[in-house]
Amino acid sequence: MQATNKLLEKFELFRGLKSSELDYLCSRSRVERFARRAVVLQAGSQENKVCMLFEGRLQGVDFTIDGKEVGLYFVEPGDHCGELCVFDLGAQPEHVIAVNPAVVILFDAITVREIAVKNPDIMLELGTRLASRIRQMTSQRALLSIPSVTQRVCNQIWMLLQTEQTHKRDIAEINNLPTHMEIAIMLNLSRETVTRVFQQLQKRQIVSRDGTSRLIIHKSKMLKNMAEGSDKT
Amino acid sequence: MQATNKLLEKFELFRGLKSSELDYLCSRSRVERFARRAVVLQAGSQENKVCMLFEGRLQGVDFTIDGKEVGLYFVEPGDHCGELCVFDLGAQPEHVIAVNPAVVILFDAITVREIAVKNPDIMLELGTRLASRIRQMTSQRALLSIPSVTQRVCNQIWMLLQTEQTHKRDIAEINNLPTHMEIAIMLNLSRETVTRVFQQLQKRQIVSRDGTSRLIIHKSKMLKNMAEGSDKT
DNA sequence: GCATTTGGGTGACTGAAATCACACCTAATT
DNA sequence: AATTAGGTGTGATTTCAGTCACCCAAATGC
Repeated sequence: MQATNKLLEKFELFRGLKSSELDYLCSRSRVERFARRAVVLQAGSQENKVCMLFEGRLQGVDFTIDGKEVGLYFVEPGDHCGELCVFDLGAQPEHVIAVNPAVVILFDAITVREIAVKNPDIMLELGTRLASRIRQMTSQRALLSIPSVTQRVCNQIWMLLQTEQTHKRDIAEINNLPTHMEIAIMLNLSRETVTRVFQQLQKRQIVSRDGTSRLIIHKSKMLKNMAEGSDKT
Repeated sequence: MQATNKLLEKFELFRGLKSSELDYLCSRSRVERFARRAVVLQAGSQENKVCMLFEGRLQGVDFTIDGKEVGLYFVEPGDHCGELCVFDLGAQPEHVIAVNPAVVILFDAITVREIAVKNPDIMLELGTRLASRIRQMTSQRALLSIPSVTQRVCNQIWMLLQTEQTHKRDIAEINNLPTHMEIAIMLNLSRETVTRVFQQLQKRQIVSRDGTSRLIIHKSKMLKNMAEGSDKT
């Protein structure tokens, strides 16, 4: 199925395009549905697809040389991924999988590139996206060097909290809490260790769970303290 | 001191600029010298400087919340760093320090941006640089998840070998071998652990040192095997 | 409705890497 | 020539997160 102008207009990135350009993009687009755990972009693939997420949630993952999974980043609706190849036409470095059932629009990198060279704004926007990926990876990398696992997990929760868009009322909460296993692979920990840290936090009433995928942070100050290691206990 | 057109022409990035544009860049440039360990770019700084390396060697480093140093990437002559802010005008995420005495040319991000919006090629080139940083960070991230420290170190050596430009004759060698400490902070290991792995490799005659900063790889096949863990011993 | 899978919780055990505490070497520096 | 500092080499000790082995609950599939 192809995308429609209406659909593309929902994306920040395409604001300010002429409708003829939107038409062109549509004609070269493909809308696809992916089930949970399905592979959206394959690492090492030369297909050079850019992927705009309309609905659901994606995650970038990689695998070590010995087959261990590595969690890299999440993609939320309205955002996109796979833009690397718009610039360098190289292979996709990491896998992108759907962590929730997803609807995406796929383009060839070449197509996006054509549009981008004609519209410096789009080029700038794509570059900005890469820049923010680098920022995010840099801070995630810093997390990995924290020696205390408790601090590591608390910082990860803190980061997830920052990227949380829905700040309803003034309760701090994370709506799509990754599973313990998913957190573990982001932080180079074992699932059990993550569980134990969460147990600790719940026992001390710093956080609590609401259903399967929501985490409520009751004492965000305290959480921050633990994240920074300024907590004595 | 300001840069000259002649100097700027040495950089791939500025190929194809009109000489009037080069003049403009020169007028807004500053050439600076940095001693070993000096800070070239400060993390969190809003100065928004782009840094072209002419001579020497730089390293991007970050610090964890508890003050531990984290090694991110190296910058070799002809390359540049700090381009993030050309796109998003945000703060510099990581420190850049000189690991060897360095001569660099500094520009304001705004200046580079002006030139880039007029020259899609430069924009594309800058984006490509970001893309390759992401690729490099992704594979470095994968290293960190390897459970065996021997494999981790071997893979790091392997990566350093790949980025080695001077392939004189057919001897595999690394010319600017980072110190054990520097390797340790790149891989989340202690200095002693890195030393012990190197001892192992030297005892098995897989590598040997030549002076302080050169490493010769005698059995690159074997090294690759160990990196992949297909080595039985 | 039942069966299966997935995610979370917990204790016992263990091993591998961090830490500590040195000793040593070499290249600058005085 | 003597001194210092930065980098390396190596043992002894300790600690703490991984692994294994379970169990349980909730969600998902049939």
